This record gives sequence, C-alpha cells and structure tokens, in this order.
Amino acid sequence: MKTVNPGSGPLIIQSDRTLMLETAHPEYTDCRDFLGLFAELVKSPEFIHTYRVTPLSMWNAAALDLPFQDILDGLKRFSRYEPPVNVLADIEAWHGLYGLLTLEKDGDERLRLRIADDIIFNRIQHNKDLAHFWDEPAADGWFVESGNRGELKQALIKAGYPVKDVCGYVDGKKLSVPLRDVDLAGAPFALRDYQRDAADAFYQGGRSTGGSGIIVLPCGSGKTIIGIGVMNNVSGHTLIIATNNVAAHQWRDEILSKTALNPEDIGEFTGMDKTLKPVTVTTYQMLTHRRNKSEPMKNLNIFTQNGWGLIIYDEVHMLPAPVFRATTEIQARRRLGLTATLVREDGKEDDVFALIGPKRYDVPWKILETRGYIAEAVCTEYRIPLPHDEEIRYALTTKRNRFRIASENPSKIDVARELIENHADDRIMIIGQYISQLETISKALDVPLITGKMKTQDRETLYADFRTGRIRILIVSKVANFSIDLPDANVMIQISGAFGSRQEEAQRLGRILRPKEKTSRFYTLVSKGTDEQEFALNRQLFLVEQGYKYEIRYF
DNA sequence: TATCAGGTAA
DNA sequence: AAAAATACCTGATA
Repeated sequence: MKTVNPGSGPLIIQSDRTLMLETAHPEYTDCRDFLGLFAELVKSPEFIHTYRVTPLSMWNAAALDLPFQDILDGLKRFSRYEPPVNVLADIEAWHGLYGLLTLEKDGDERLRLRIADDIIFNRIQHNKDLAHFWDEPAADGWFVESGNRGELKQALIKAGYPVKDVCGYVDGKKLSVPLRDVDLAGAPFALRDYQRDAADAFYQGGRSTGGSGIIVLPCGSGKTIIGIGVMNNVSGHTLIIATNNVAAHQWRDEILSKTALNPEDIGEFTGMDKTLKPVTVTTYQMLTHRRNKSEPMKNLNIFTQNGWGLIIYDEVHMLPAPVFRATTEIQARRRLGLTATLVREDGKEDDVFALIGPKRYDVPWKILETRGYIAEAVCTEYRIPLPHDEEIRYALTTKRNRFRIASENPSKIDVARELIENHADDRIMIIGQYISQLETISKALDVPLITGKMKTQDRETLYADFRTGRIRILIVSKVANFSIDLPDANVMIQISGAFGSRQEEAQRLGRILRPKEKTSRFYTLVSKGTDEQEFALNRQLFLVEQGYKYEIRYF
C-alpha cells in the first residue's frame, strides 16, 4: 500500500471518477484549462467545482490526438492525493478505446470492421443488437455492407464502442473555391491563424481520415470563415444547412464576398427559391418540412443529389432527429459541423459523434479574449427575493409552475432599473423568455420591445436606431437567440431564460463580445432560493468551464 | 404578381 | 417540462 502523502495541488480525484477543483487555489486557472481538454464541468458552486470524465469526453480528446500520457502527467501534477488507481485505469481504457475499432474500405461494395482487441471482439460478437450488421466474418472482425456505415457506427457507440472511420470520402463534383485577398467591401482578407488551423485540422489526413467532424469555437470568432476555408480545402460542391433564412443569406453573402465564386454558382433552397447550385444554402426546417404528418420528408433527398463533396452543418447542436437519420445514409460525404458549444441538453452528443464525427478543433473563449478577437466580459448573478405575495404563490403551486413564477419575479424590474442607472453611458440589451413579462418591463421602463411578432421592417428600424445610438436600451425576446443581425451592445441584462440551457447562456453572452474598448457586462437576474437559481447554475456551467466567473450579488 | 394573414409542424 | 420563434404552404387581397 502506497503512503498517502497529501500534496498541495488544487485537484481531488475521487474513486467515483468525479474531479473536485478548488477555485481559490493559485493553480486553479492552469488546472481548469487542463481539465477543459477532456472533462466536463457538472457543478460550479463558489469554492469547489466538480468535473466528470465521460467516455465521450475521452474519445473526443483521443480523436484530437491528445496523448493519454499528457492527461496522466497533468492529473498527477495537479492532484492533491495519489489519484485512485481505478480512475486512472478507467479513463486510460476509455482513451485507448478510440482507435481500437476501425472501419475501412474493402473494395467498392463493402467495408471491413477491424477490432484490435480480443476481449472487445468477443463482446461485440455476442452482442445481439449488432449481429445483423455482420455480412461475413473476417480475421479480426467482419465485413459490412457499405450502406450500413452510419447505422453501424451509431449502434456501436450506443453499445459503448467508438469507431474510427477511415473509409474515406467521395470527392463529389469538383468546384474550385479560390479565396480573395480583398473582400467585396474592399477590406483585406485572409484567414486568421486559428481559422486556418481549424480548416486544416478538419481536412488533415486527406481522403481517409480527414473530412468529417466538428469544429467548436466561440460566437463571433468567424465560423463562416472557417467554413469557407474548408470549402477552399475540399474544392467540391457544397451544401450548407443553417438554422434560419437570415443565417442562410449571410452564408451566401460571405461566400460571395470572400471567395471568387460568382452569384450564379450559389443557390438557395428555401421557400422563395428552390434551385440547386454547386454551392447551395438551405435550412434545417426546409429539409424536414412536410405539410402533414403522413407525408414523407421529400426534401431530405437533396442530400444525395448534386454530387456534394462537402456538407456543412451550421450550429450542429441544433440538428433535428430526421436530419440525423438522413445523415446516416450519406457517410461517404465529407461533413463539417460548426458550433459554439457541443453540449446539448437532450443528451444526443453521442449521435453527433457517430454521425457527423469527433471534435476536430476547438478554441477556448479566453484565448480569443486575450488575443483581442472577442471582448472582455464580466458576469454577475443577482439573487433577488420574491415579494411576499409571490413567495406564497410559489410555495403553493405545483413544481412545474414554480419556474415561471420565479422567472417573472416583479422585483427584477427594480434591479434592472438600478443597473440601467449605473450604466448611463452604455448600450444595454434586456433579454427574457416570456412575452408578458417583457411587455410589463417595456411599459415600466418605457423602453422599446422586440418580439417575434414584430414585422421585420420595424425590427430593422429599431436595430438601426440602437446602432446609431438614437436609443440605447432595447428589450428583446427569444428572437435574439436566433437572429444574427442583432446589433452589438456592451451590457446585457438577462431577466429570464429557458430552464438550464447552457447553450442559450453562451449565446447571450456572445451578443456582447464584439471587440471594444470597454469591458462588457453580463447580468443575470434570478429569484433567490427558487428552482430558477438551480437552473441558473446549470446554465452557467459551459461558460465557467471556459473561464468566466460569475460574481454573486444579493439585492 | 406581390404581399399578407392563418394554419401546421418540429 | 414549456413557451416562443421560425418557416413552410395556402388562399385571399390589392
């Protein structure tokens, strides 16, 4: 038995595979950045943050070629006590699992799954859910029909086995996508170093390994530009799927501005215009649209039309189930997923891993902040008691109604008013979840409100007034979650939000991160001692993982 | 021929 | 566990 010799590290590794990180420790920042490579933050109270290592987080680390030895060295360096042997063994096994199963091409008609481990081979051999995939046994695995490439990977990952897919890709129809030195607006254009690195990391390995996976990077760091960089690398017909029409238009405009492609090379597949061109931009809704439930989703066909050499999934975390299904069938095409946060609250991360691909590149938010590509931001959570009457309503209602009562705490208006007074020279955006609540605030503060019901023109007018400074405060509903043409502010007051959505929190902070002289401020208002406070903790996890600290204040 | 309101879906 | 926003299509209006 080894002697337990407490060191002074910030990290305590428990045998249930949770990692506890002490936030007041001088090595906190280093250790947090280290954990960010392979672990997920699950709780972030003030002094001790809890991380969890999951198989998926290890596979993503392994797919990025992070050696296990580096993880081991780091754990030993930061750990206060001798790390439990079982934990090190488990995570080493998970890490080592990625790459043990490889799927490769065997002629034109079939694929070959190789399993470089006898025990795993045995387990898979006796797994009834997988049996129907095996066409014919091979020495170290099986031959598989080409058409089952996606389904097999998906089924294997459900059974706990990630597959390294080295079958390669069809090139699709050729299309050269030269980049301009000067964009259409006349500004010099070149990919930033991390954008170039991301595009190259995706393509690295060429025909076999390169060509599918996810690039994770903060709002405002140029996802479109990376997409264009990848198009330049791939040089093939490209289908781009965005979340809405505005985003789709923006892709089109950016491509026209930054590449030598002509307007006739780029088509839109939307309600207005349904032409397939060498580069086509569409939306998830367009693909999955049908008039009634009995109809098939005809538009999913376009995946297999036009000889796509590349399919770009913008905001890949939004990917709906039917598109997952369609994606299983097009595994021979290169697939790029772009997102700011890989987390989904529906737990479908493993499907993204199996069907789009592993994480190929990510950029931590704080690195871009240090380099001046995104603004510095300070986050504050205000905990506000419910007024007496509301407290009683809260106590008496059912669990499902509580969140709404807490969210609509009328005292939040007083806090917002005070914050506005303290920020007399700033551009302030107030964002919330419920229209009725926002309408009340709009009246109380005499500030214009933008909701989804408002006509696009009126919306544009208000945006424009905000940009020029004619108005300096704007209240916005969930429209702000979707629209990318939202003007930049430097103060955001979040009055309510969608339960525990980490995605939404990150996106809303992203709204005030356009580079500027001043530090931006993000305020989130929650009702003290309610469910909302719990949800707020979950919402903040991703950003805390990225190095943001939430200061807690009481009102 | 364009635009708008209303219904449906995910 | 739930509200809001979006985008499609259709049919009416000008």
